[in-house]
Amino acid sequence: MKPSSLRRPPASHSARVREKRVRRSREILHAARVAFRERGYHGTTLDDIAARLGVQKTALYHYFPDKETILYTCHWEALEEVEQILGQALQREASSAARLRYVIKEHVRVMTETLEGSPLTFETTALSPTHAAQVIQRRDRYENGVRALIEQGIAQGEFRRVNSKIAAFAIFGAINWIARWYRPEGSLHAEELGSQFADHLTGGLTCQ
Amino acid sequence: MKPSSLRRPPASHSARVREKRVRRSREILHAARVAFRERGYHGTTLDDIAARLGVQKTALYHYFPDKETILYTCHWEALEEVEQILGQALQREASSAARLRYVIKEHVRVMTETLEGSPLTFETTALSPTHAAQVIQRRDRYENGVRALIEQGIAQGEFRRVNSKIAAFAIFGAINWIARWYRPEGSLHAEELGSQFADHLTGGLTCQ
DNA sequence: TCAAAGATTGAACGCAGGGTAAAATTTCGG
DNA sequence: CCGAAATTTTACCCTGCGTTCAATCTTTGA
Repeated sequence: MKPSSLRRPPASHSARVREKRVRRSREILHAARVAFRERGYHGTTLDDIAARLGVQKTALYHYFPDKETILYTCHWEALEEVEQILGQALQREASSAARLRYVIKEHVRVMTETLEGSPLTFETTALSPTHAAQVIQRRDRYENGVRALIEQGIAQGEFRRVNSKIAAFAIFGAINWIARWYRPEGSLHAEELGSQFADHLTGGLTCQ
Repeated sequence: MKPSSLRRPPASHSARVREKRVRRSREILHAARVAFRERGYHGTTLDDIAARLGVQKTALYHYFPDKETILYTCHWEALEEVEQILGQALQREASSAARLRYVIKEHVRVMTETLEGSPLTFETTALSPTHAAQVIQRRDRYENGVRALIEQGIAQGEFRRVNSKIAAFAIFGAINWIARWYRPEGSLHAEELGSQFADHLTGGLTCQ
């Protein structure tokens, strides 16, 4: 389940060293996420990412074989994150409406809190064919999960008889778009954002 | 009101020539929109755009001074398009709910029909400072118009007391995201898309 | 304290891709 | 059908950026 293309640590001895390496990898990925979100993949240079860590770009090659793999890993971890949400929703909530609300709220949280979700908005066209296939497959699995949730809601009479594909796209669009405008320093608070999104995207705007 | 940075036609004589030039400019902009939408601004090369027109990249320089201006013009015309929608909504519809529905439906149409709306999803960070300022100002005007619509709806008791900024972002996100997945050849029809989006983003999913 | 492993750097390479200039071709108006 | 204007092409320049590699600095563990 781990991204196979992380540069393999050459049979290191101590766990401490390995740990440090992992920490550094995370730092790189975080810097990359910030940069990619602001400038896009092609608009971001390895210097950009390295500069955020106060290091030369060549240092990055100790952790990732190339730029594209950094992008891929960002994608992969984001998918890991949101997939968990879906599982939790099914476990913790009973009604379809409550489950969908949970997914939206948590997805928004992942989006705003650590930026972990923003890779979902990166263009998959920049990935290598192999990586793209993996990412798209996994992303589809998540999307299908949410669609299934909507369809259950319809079957049980909780939701109107909508096209679940379109409904899911509307929800993901609203959430993913957050990466384009949300800034932690801004006036909008993540808390409010999550719950209002959940309300709006399930219950709508109009008064009942 | 026209983008001032189109390469100025050298005092041409016939109107016919001028017309042809405009037509060609439009073709270039269309090819650029398609390419930008697929690969992003930085991921698109001038060769890409030119190839779609069966021409060498240098031919483009007869119509636009540089790549960035092509992007800017895409943005500018998209804004022109959606601003009209807002005006029409105020004119044709009476209630806030109906107006908002109209805006969403038409915005979706512009998004799917000619791709005219997709530039709104291009990263403004790639624009030059001057161009970025213009685009952002105009985009804000549109967004504020929609926010005002929502606030009116709240004031008149049609909408719930939401944060209009967040609500507007949710709506724009859902719509703008269309550029990421919609393909004219696909199974989803634009008609259905527009009306379901309008329903979903105003009335929600849950049964009343 | 020291040797080995790990992390980072600096210099350099190669090439993709934006941009320029002048020549070649096509279109237009009379 | 001709000359001028408009358009496109051919050839080229050059910077930016991904990547490689050997050298250097740092950390680790005994």
